Amino acid sequence: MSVDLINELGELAFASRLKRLSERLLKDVTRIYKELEVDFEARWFPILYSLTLKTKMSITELAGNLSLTHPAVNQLAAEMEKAGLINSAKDRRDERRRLLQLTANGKKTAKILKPVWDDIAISTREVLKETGKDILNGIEAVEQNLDKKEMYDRVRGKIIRREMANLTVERYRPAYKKYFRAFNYRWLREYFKVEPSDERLLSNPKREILDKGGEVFFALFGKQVVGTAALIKHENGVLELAKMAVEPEFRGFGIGKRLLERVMGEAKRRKAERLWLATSPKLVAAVGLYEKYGFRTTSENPFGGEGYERCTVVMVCELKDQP
Amino acid sequence: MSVDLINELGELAFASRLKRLSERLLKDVTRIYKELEVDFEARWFPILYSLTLKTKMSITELAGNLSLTHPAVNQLAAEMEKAGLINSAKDRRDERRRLLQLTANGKKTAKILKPVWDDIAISTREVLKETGKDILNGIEAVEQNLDKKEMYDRVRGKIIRREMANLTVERYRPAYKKYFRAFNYRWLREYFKVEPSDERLLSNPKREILDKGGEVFFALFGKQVVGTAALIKHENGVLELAKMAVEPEFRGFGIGKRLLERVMGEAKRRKAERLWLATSPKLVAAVGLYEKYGFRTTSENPFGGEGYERCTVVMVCELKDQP
DNA sequence: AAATTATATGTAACCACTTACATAAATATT
DNA sequence: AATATTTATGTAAGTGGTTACATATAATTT
Repeated sequence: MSVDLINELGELAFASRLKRLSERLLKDVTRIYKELEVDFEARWFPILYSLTLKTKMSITELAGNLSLTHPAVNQLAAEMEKAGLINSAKDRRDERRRLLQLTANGKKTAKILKPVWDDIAISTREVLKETGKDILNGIEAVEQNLDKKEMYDRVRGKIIRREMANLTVERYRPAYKKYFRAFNYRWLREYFKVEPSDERLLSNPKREILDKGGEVFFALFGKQVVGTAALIKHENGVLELAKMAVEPEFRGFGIGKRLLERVMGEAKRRKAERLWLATSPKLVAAVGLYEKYGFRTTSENPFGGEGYERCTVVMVCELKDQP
Repeated sequence: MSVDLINELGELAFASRLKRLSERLLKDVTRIYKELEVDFEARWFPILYSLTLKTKMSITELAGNLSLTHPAVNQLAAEMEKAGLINSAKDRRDERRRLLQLTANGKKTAKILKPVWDDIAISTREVLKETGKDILNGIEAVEQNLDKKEMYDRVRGKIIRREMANLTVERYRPAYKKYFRAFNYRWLREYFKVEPSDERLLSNPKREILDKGGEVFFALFGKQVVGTAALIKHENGVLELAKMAVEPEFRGFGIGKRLLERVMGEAKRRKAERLWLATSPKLVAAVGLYEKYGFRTTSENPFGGEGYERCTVVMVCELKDQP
């Protein structure tokens, strides 16, 4: 009757399966301590063992080493102190820290349990060895892979990529004004600093961009605004791509590309011959994108005196060469 | 600073490690659902998924399939009912059972989440594949090995074997009387039935065995009595090994052997030429042990009429041939 | 030196289960 | 048919952690 869905689900229930196995093993260790009639709880082991290796340790130090939260260590320490296994005293060199150490009784308990711990380790090794697979290193490798990229980011990436079809690029609306400023502020502060010209433009897009014949676009993922880019029309008629920003957690999904395409499309619609931009060589990914879309570095500078400190590179795209 | 003791401890902290990894993965899945802004908790998944596969399921059926306790399923079901994902009704064919099934909303939610579950499964598969190890089958193999012999029994076996040096065999004391009766009753009932002669002997070892020149021995593991065996002296002077019993959880560690050696030693000390016993061919392990110690099946029967129904085999050991 | 920020600890409340117990219905035994 | 046992469910309380918040001390910045 019992189907064991957890087994059947394979990768989808991998976490549940690990949990189940872990609980099964921990329950057995608890049983062993109980049978031995030692006043010792299985969950005290990591702290007791740590304190046999290093005689004095603080709460957070233990928490860090054992992958527990500090309240957990604090509570365990209270139990162990009550059981007479450890005691504690303030660190004289740092009055915040409370140093835990084994009592004579704690050391005795550790000595008594040492052979049992050996038996547990040996038995576990046997069970793992019988499988013929290198499970311990496998688990370690899984952890390392997750260190590189967490499951959350992996799944989220898949979801976003799948739903990129729902990404729309819309024209300026007063409700989006705050995002234009916030998104650009974010990356400006991340890489450079916000200059006075930035402040003027970002705070008054209507007056400074739209009223002068430019446009501001916004990338929307569902209802969420995730990126922005502006087409600025200068007094000499020059069209500039500027203020392109994508929220960090949405970078890497081609949203910048979509914004760039939209700005270029708008410039083409206006029968512009060229689209200009000023950028920094520090922004390697952006420069790469611009080049892919036909922008070339030039020594010309059509922006006159109104440049930015960070913008040491000017690029131009010959729109009439494009389809 | 952080050493990660859990990693360093290898097999000894294997369970903790599994738990940590499981929690890491489950936490990420929770984050994903939260980000999706679906009214859905990660821990509801197994029930929701089960009910997409089989439309009506009872509480215990789910608990069995999901390796959860029935109160857990009951509580989860209550939450899910509140969230409008499932509803329930009594099974008309068995009024005890409450059958759960998805509501329209529950089905909708399952449909919405299906692609996300696929993403989770695919991402997990990728993480596992990147390790180059066959982890999923490895975990399955570990579970199967534990099915064969639990960690508890493995470790306990090691502890007992290591501490067999502390096994002592003592002579009869009134305080041990109850064990003589209890241990023998246990195996007699396990394999046969308690006969009137058993009852007489087991309830009055002093009068029936010791006062007639026999002896009763007890195996002690620390302070715990774990086995017993008697040397009975019959009216015709015949010495019989009888009423040997080892508590089930201490079988397989050589305690029977130690009791047998002690009884044979006592017989030799008394300069007996032969030691007799009556047994059943059903007790294969015991007969094997007797043979190993020099007992041979014989057609003689020195016990006269006072036999037992179960004892169809008589064995004898020529003590004078032994060292 | 004063103010701010970071770190270490403690405590309360919560969480997702579990165990232990109670009850009712079904099934097996006498 | 009456009684005992098993099974299904529900509920209370316990467990072993967590998160969230409060406080004290140390380190850094102004």
